[in-house]
Amino acid sequence: MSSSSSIKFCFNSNCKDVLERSRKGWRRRTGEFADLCDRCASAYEEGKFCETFHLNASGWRCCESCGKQIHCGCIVSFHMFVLLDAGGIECITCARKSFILTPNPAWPPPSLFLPVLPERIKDFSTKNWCQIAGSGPVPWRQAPSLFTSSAAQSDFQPRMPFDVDIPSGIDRLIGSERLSASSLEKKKVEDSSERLMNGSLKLGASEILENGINSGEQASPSINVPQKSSFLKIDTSTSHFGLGVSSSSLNESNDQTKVSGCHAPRPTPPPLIGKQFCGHNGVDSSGETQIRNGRPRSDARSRNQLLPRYWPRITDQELQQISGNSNSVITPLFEKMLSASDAGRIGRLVLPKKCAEAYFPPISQPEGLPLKVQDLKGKEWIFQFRFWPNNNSRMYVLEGVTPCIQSMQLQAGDTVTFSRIEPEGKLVMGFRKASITPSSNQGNETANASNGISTNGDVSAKKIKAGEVLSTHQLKGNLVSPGFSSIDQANSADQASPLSKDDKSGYKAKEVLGAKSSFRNKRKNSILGSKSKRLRIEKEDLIELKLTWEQAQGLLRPPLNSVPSVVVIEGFEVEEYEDAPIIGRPTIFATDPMGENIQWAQCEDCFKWRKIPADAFLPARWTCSENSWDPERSLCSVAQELTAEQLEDLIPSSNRAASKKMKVAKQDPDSVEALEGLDALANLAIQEEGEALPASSSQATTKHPRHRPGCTCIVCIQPPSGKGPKHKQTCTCNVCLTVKRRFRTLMMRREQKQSEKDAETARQKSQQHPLLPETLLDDNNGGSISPKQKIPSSEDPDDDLSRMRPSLPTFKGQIDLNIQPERDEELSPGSDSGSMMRLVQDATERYLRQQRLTNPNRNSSGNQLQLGGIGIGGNLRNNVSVAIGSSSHQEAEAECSVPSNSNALGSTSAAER
DNA sequence: CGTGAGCATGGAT
DNA sequence: GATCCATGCTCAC
Repeated sequence: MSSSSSIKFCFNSNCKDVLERSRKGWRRRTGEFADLCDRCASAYEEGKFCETFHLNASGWRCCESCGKQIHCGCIVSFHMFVLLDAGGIECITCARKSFILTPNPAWPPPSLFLPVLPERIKDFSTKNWCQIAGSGPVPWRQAPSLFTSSAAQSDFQPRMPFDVDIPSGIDRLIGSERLSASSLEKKKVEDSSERLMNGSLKLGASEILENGINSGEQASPSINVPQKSSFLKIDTSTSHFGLGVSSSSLNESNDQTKVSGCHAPRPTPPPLIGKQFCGHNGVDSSGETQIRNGRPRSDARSRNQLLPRYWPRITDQELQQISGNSNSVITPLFEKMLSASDAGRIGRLVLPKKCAEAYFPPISQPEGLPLKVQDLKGKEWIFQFRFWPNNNSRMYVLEGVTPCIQSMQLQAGDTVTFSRIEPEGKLVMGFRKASITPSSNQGNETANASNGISTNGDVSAKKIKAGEVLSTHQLKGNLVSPGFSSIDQANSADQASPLSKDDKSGYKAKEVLGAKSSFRNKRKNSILGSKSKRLRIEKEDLIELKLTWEQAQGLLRPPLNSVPSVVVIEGFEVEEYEDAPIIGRPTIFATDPMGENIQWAQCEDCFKWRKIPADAFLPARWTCSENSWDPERSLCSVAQELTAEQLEDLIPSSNRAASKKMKVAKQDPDSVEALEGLDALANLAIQEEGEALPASSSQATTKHPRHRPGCTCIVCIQPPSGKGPKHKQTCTCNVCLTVKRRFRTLMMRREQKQSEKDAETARQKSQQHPLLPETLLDDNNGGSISPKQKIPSSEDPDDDLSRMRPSLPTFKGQIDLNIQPERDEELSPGSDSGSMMRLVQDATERYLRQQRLTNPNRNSSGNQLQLGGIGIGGNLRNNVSVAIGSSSHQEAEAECSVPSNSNALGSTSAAER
């Protein structure tokens, strides 16, 4: 933090109160947060900081659009406005209504299209701002001279927003919408400023501010001709990307830093030489006379309406990776999450049409052109860029990408990014593994503590309609792309959130916690899009950890004062909310010595557990500093209340599962690799066979973290392990069916993995798994079970149980059917009674037989075995996977998607059945 | 028969 | 309803 001394003062210079406890304010350029006293922090959180503390200070300006007064004189308000090219400011709210895409060097001079721009767009052409890569809104100084520098090419080059939710709507908010710097928005924008300050552009916020402020310039709202802005005398070529900006690095020493003089534009054409509006926002500058290489484009309309899912979200790190040490300027063009077919052997990468037309050379023949693309290692690949006629349109593909994709070790769900290195104009293909969390954004994952909503809104309930549960890739994808757009595009327009205006860009914020909020709109899919449903299903490998729907529900929390109802969807109980569920930080419900219900929540930063009220809702990211309930423990440095033993007893689920994993790992290192997600479930069950489960495990609550009185989801109706009525082997309740299915799936996975090993490895493995049934370990040994044996349908549990069980002599472990099926650590064979293990055995056995029967030499890579939905049931609705980033940060980015149809599970269902 | 190119289809937006 | 696009399908090789 800001002080190294023992006494801290409020960072607010107007306050300077001694901090008894500090609260985080805005992030400073050092990356640290400003330590604020409670009062200031509250003011800050409420967006009143400037009003409170700078009322009499200079630097107040009016939003050019709505007239709202914004204090532009301090770093705190940096995120509240953007500077307009033509001068003046626009509050972020209005700015969100529109964004400008940075132009492509290949674009025509603005004069080519400006004249035909609608009035509104014209206005924007001069007033808007662009994004610095990975950064927040940064004033963009247009350099008129540059507009003519590369008019030869006229390809569209929409400049996409990066991390910050930049609404693409052109419609401005005319009214005087108050810039309510809600925490949500605040955080969001802060991210941008943060990145701006911390990384890409070494330009202090205040520099921007100062320049914007001091310009004293009033915007001319309707200037049609781009003009050089008088503020921000920063070389465009360096300012619009996160890299190669060293020359524009400015004094970061303090907030008073001024922009270092007025530079002339560099001679080299900067990437930004024009402006474009983009987004599926209704802005359609395409109707304009866009030309490409001098000829009219056939589908100009689409070019500036790239779907957000294709917006490049290249992080600083990635940019750095791309640029290496060079001073090249990287222009992120677009990105695409690989579909199964993209990553498949066909070697065809389907290109989003608009991206293809915007960024790749024009092709008129289906044969297309060879396209040279460089990868991150500098290796050049040549792909065939071509198209197929499709309906009345085209379908663009890159052919021959398989080697490249393989060399990058990409698979479906990973994202490839396309960028261009300037000034060479080389295409660079980068990638982002699905499970990797861009660490540069980690800090941006700030959640809004005040409302319990993660500002990484994509992750949160915004994607979820009442009653729907996150599905794998929505969670995942959003996690993968933190900081990009946290603003929901799926929310209804009548959200109470200040950001919820229905800009057509699809970015809307949501005050999920507010009881008023509800998902009335039809759920839309996340960036990943519904198109990926198969991917969701088949590409489990992308998913580091899968959560079942119950686990997902554990992450979801009902809005305040809301008790979920439980509906049965395709046989599985799903909690349903009238209001939007919230992605909350999982907590442990417990009872304190006084008998009061409490929760234990773990700090994101220090991982200490803090006691919070039972009715408290935490955002997905929560830290000690947000522990307003216990000020004494609002610092990470303060010791944890719980002893290790207490904690051990408390932690019911995944946390302890991890420790068990470790335990298992000790026993059998080879098995660890499989110990992901549900593998752990089975492995634990197997590995711990015969191992007495500590009685304390039964202390684990059967209530998922979000349990509320009256909840009858299958988690909650399950008694703790060993308690309550036992499920019979023939039980066909959801739980039993679910567990069976899951284990079957699990075993399929296991076997699949096994089959990928050579015989020797398999033998070794089998030796190392003395407790594992041979049938599970030895893929090659199909003889132990008669291939003729009928493979019963899992739909027929009775059949399963009665018939299959006797054939499983080696499976001594038991899975307690009377435990929560989703709690891996509780699925210990040591728990009493359960016949679930037998169920699982049955299922597993049957599956193995089936596999041998149907495909003795099965190729383990077959999609049929790629079970994406390990979760309960064949209902994707109920499956959630969370990509746990490999970074040290535990906070993963995720994307959640909710399939709208029950078919979504596709092959998983089939496989599981 | 396997593979891949090209087109068709249909779900999602 | 139009469009996109992931993937299925067909057929030639």
